[in-house]
Amino acid sequence: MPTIRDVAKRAGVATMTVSRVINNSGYVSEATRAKVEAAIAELGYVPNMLGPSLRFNQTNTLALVLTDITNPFWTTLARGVEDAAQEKGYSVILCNTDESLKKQDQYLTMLLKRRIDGFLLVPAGDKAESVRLIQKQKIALVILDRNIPNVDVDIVRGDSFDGAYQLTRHLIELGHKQIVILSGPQNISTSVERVEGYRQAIEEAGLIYNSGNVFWGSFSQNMGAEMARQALKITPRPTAFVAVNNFIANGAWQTIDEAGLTVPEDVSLVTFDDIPATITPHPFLTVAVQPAYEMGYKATQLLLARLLNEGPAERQEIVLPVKLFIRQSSAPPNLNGSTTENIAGKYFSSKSNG
Amino acid sequence: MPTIRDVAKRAGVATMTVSRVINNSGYVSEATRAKVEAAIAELGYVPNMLGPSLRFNQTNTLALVLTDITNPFWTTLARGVEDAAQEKGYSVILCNTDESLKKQDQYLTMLLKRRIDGFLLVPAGDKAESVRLIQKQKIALVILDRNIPNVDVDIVRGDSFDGAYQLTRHLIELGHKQIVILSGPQNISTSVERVEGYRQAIEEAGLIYNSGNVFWGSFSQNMGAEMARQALKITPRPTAFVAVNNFIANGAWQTIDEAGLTVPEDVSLVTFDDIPATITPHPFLTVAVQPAYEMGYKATQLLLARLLNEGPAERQEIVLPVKLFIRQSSAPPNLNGSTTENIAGKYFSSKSNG
DNA sequence: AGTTATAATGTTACCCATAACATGTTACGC
DNA sequence: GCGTAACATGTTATGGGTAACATTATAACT
Repeated sequence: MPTIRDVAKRAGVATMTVSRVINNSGYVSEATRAKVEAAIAELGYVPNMLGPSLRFNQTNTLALVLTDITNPFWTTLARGVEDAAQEKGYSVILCNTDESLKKQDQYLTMLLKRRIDGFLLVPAGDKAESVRLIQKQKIALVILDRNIPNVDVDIVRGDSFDGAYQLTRHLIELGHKQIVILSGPQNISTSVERVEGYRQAIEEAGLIYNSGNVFWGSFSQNMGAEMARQALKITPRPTAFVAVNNFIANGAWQTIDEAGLTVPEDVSLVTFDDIPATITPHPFLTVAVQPAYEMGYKATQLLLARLLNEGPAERQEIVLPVKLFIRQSSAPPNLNGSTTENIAGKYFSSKSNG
Repeated sequence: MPTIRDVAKRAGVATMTVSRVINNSGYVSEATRAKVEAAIAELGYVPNMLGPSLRFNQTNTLALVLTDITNPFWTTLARGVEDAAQEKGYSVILCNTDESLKKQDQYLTMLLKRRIDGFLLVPAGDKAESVRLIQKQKIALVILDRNIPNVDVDIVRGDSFDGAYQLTRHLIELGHKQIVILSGPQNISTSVERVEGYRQAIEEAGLIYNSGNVFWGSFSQNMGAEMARQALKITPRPTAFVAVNNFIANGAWQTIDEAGLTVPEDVSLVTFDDIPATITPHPFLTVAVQPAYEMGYKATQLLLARLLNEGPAERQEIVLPVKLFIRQSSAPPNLNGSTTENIAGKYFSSKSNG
């Protein structure tokens, strides 16, 4: 591959002149500019960013480290990150940790070796170690979606507490009294806060908060199915499920089907995190929607402000509001179990046969 | 950030010795190794990859340039890429072009400036220009999913022709005679080949191939909805739709709903590209499934073989088989339009209200 | 003791683009 | 016609790690 020296030689000028042409900096005569541009075109020269990156310790690259790239919630967020980054001329390396601390640390180390300018991290787990690893190197960092206790770091996240509160309250208003929550790992703030929001709504309504109605698992379809299986064993059978994310909800839904029950007649099912209409043309689940794109966008803006030293002095904790969408998966409980009219219109309960 | 020189000074050795410790190369006495490791730990030293990258023109980075990161098909493929890359110590930069040639070229240039080792490209459009841009720089390149005419480049793709053939034949076997295909852009090979597979099935069955039954659009929900709107105006009304990707299918489905029609009673709907059960717990659409993960994985293996000069001499064109999953969205046509028993069991046709 | 192999450590040049500085050229005012 | 400002181009040092080469220390033989 040709270098700036090759171009300079061909154009009969110094490398610095070529550099000036490329970057439109300093003085270059029209004649020289033309010669240089011709040489660049003839050689197909593409500047090598690694030189300046090494020299000035600036790669113009951010890293987005998240936990599950197959979840539309995260890819929507990723688009927000990408757009905000591109506006300022930064590119983004996307890494997928599968909620594994080991994978996360491997990625973080790799990214540090690459001298990434800034990190956007959805932390796997609640350990501050990884954050400290980054902070020790004085690399800009913004935490996404989740809280990590006792760490001085910027955070952009959704209002988990309020979302869960709204979902649970909605169920209570429909008349539900046996409400179960299917949560994620106990060491992840979103799981915990959503359970707290649920608790608040339960207690505020004068219902009894029972830890037996709280299931801790992981943000996966399988675990959602398993937690739902356990939940259905409770007597009296719960009439409503709160899932703390979309994958859990889908797993739970499958379990409900397999048990020969119907949503929402037998069990109401509400959840966090929407699925775009491009993927599910008939949104059925009542959801608390977090502004995923905006979360990514704002977090990236904050990160870029930080690394350009334009950020606010104090640590930021930006909490974005969550919006409730009431759909067909939630309905009043059917206490006697008899056939009632389908309250929420047509719905689906067909088994998968794929 | 500390450099290898800082470590060397602290340990009282030469930088080369530190390098040997880090890379486990050459001879280092146990005592020296201990001193160096202590110094590394004390300083929190992380090697700077940019040095060697610049020196040896090797970044250990691949780029995956695709057209829509929010489509689960592509993120599944991306996981395949990621896994294959990581096995060989490579990382992946993921870029999203939105089917825009302009965005694609911006990304390609940026990636060339970064001296990426290899490209995995899902080309936007059919122009060979972008491919030549990469090939001119002698960077390894594998094209994914799509064909580009008259270019000598490795390709890994699904069997579009056969998938469309299978889908269409399935509809014909159910008794459909008025079958419409909702395709993507006319300059993208998958669109074209899928229409060809459709045509083959139509003609083989002795039906008449009519270009009025072929709609060209884009791989988007909106365009799927629009094409379906046009298709429903045809008289006699088509009894079956073949969508060439999942987003088109969902858009079409919405149109069918809005027209007060039902899938599959009034219109059968079949499509390419599945949506994972994590996202859609009740898969309903009959689909031709391409092995997305495998496609990413194999393409990356080929790419890595190329850049390690271990690849086969000839240009590779790997065509992966497509598998048909028959679900509830396809059923025999209901010619008289009267109410019939729901053939495929329960189904859903509720309107979105999110 | 002397030779040789091998173990252990060090020195230097290199990769590419550009900031900082240096030098040369032209234009213009008085 | 001379001084100064603006224009135009060039030279050099820099950044971090390591291959290639150089040197020194130790061990293993005769």
